[in-house]
Amino acid sequence: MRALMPELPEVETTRRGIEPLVAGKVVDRVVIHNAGLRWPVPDELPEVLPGQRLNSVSRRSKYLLFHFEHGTLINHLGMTGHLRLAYSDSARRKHDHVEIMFTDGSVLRYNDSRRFGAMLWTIDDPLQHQRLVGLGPEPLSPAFNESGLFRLSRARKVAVKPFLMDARVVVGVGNIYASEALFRAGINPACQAGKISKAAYARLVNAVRTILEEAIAAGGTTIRDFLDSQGRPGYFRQELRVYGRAGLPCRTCGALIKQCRLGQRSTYYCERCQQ
DNA sequence: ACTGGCTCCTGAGGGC
DNA sequence: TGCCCTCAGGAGCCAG
Repeated sequence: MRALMPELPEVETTRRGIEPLVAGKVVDRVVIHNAGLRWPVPDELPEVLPGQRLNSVSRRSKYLLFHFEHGTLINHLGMTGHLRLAYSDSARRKHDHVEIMFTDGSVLRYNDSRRFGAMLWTIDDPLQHQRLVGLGPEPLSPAFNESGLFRLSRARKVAVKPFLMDARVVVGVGNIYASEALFRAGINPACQAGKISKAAYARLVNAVRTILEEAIAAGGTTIRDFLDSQGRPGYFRQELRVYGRAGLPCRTCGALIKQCRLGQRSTYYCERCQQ
């Protein structure tokens, strides 16, 4: 298992780490070094942000919402994005694409080697933004439940794993946790979504919740790392049971973990535990 | 309405 | 040591 990409727990860990460090600060200057993220970084940022107070940081799906006095900066970390708070006289690192300098001499730097991430700006309700408005329920909210999954999945022929990763069904379940949750729920990832029972969906909901909550709890232990040290959020050390373990024995039954592709994504499962 | 496939990008890792 | 190839992936987008 290599470095983990930001899934929902990492984004929430980032939010919890960053918010207390930046809330209340006032922007002095914004520098865009490379606007070439998933979509161009809005070039009005250096004009509109200075002078504005950052009130809070919230999260919807894997988007971080930086609530300023007169607008919201919407940030997606993509595959390799991360945020670091540093002192503005410290050296910029390779792939530091956007810098938000505050009046107290600190700077929030957005680093993203693959540039799959995004920085968007809106002066309207961010939850109504084009990127957010169609999203499904938060996995840790009561709106994510077996009844909803069951209803949405009827007549769907798509495999349950890509179904679970569809942000219109539920947000924040990425490739790693999709495999892990299906393993814990004892559901074969290739099974058609429409053929899965309500009872099995109930197990899946519990598995998704448990895994995300454990990862958030584990990730939250090294929040101090946010201030100019490792430059990495506290990536959780939760034990992965199937992801990346092709050919290794299942931790439950000893059968060899299988790997396949579903929806162009690597998928790991135990044939014996997930029928 | 669904479904599968393509795309963006860089870095890691394997083979030779 | 170094080069080249393949793979990895979030999620928007599009064609069938």
